[in-house]
Amino acid sequence: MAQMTNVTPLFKDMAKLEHDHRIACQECSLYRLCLPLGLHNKDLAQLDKIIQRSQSHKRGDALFTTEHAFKSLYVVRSGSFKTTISASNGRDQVTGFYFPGEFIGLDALYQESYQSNAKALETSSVCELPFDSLQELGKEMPQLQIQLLSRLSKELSGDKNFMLLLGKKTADEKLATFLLSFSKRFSDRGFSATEFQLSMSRSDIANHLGLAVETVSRVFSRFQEEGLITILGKGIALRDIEKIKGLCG
Amino acid sequence: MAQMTNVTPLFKDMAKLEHDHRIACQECSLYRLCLPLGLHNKDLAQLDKIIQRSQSHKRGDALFTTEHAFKSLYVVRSGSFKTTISASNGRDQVTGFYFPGEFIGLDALYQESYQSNAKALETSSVCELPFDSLQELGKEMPQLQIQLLSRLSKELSGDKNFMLLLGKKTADEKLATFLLSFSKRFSDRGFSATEFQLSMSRSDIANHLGLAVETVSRVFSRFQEEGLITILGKGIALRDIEKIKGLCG
DNA sequence: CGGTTCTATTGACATAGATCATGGCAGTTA
DNA sequence: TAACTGCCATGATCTATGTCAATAGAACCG
Repeated sequence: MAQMTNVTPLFKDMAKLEHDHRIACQECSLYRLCLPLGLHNKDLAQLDKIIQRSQSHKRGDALFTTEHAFKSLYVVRSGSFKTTISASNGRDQVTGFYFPGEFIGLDALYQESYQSNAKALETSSVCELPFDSLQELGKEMPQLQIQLLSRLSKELSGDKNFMLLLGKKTADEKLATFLLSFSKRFSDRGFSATEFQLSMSRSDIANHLGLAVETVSRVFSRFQEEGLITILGKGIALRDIEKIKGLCG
Repeated sequence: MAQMTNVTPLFKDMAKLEHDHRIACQECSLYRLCLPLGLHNKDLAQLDKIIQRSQSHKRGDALFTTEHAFKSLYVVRSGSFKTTISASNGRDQVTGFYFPGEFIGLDALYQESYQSNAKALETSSVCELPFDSLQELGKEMPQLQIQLLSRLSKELSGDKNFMLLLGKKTADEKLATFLLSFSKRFSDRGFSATEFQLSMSRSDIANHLGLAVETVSRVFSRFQEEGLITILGKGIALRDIEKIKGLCG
């Protein structure tokens, strides 16, 4: 539990990357999870050339907003981001959380304009893929296009499942599903599936799941009383994954 | 109002297509809205060759389910479809309604397996795009890949907006948004933006919007009392679009 | 055509979760 | 180290919408 209260960045390997902006796709520890998967070495080298590796973004920094001109897609390299869209009356919806290896901005392709706002949840960095270059490259590299399609399709599929959560699940089910989704994503990245730090506030979680902050607090507290989880601020330990799975609906 | 009670298919032009399965993309009245947009004639002819134009599907027929092996993407030619996903406990979520020119099955690409079930809401027909052929063709036709990406991105963007609806909107706002979305889609297809037939049941609408059937009935009735709409069974006439827009939140 | 079944409407009532209100705690600034 | 600020937890209350029930139309079928 000690490491849960520790403030080092969530993804320690990634933290190293933050300090070496030059690291190429070939040597990147995210390779397995990332866009280049399946590309030949020659193609990979070409892709590598167009990628711009950013300085790190601080907590709260906008990666882009709907006001910015569309220029690039982004892949998270370290840290985490949230995306939001706004209704006319000022209400916001958190439409997603993004971890290393995941794409941000795919919903912008259609109109070549950002449809959402992306904000860093902690000190984070990204690989920037200028869309023009990407499109040029895609013309000569069908495999790259296929990868892109696949990424889009994956996000689409995830969003459809999220509709089920928003439309049909109870508060308990929403939070159980949320916790397991994070557990899966952490473990896919080589981190503990049972102990992790949530980089977002309770209010971001609540907003994303279509709940009030108070409800999130209460359900977390109850889950803890029932021995399902242990909470320590932003740290979460899953104590009974099977029971949590049973709660997902 | 008379035509609203009339039972002829929703998209009359499309109804013609149903009876001529051979009509090529070039002559199709959906061209403007459909995948081939922007392709050169030569490319279009090639695409045309791989498209399989189906016999019509009856109301309730499954186009595919998660049980079927993934083989093709589909574009609606006439009529309409709904897609659903199921939670483990039997609850369903209607994840979308699909009209002529719209793609079904894009969320299957990622795992090359259908992630949802697609069902005809009325007598309908589709163009079937065998995925293998499409992928082959895509290798030589970057413009086709770009179109596909664009379609996926559009659906993704729509789904993000739908999250806002499910997560943040009241019953009134949900239904107002729903009505306007349909109005837009009908008018994009050359039909009245203010009078149309809903091909789906109240229960499908309710399910899609995360509401109970009874709530849908009540809100529709109230909207009618308030002079916003006129209802006649499945027929809807929008009487005050501006006011409805104001209700969308 | 009459009966059966499915779908929609409407009313009465119940409740999950929102809202309001308070207090504590952790992180930040001076 | 105090004072300030934002975040989180918890209790009390309220309400939008769900659930249950009864009825009425539509659509369907032999």
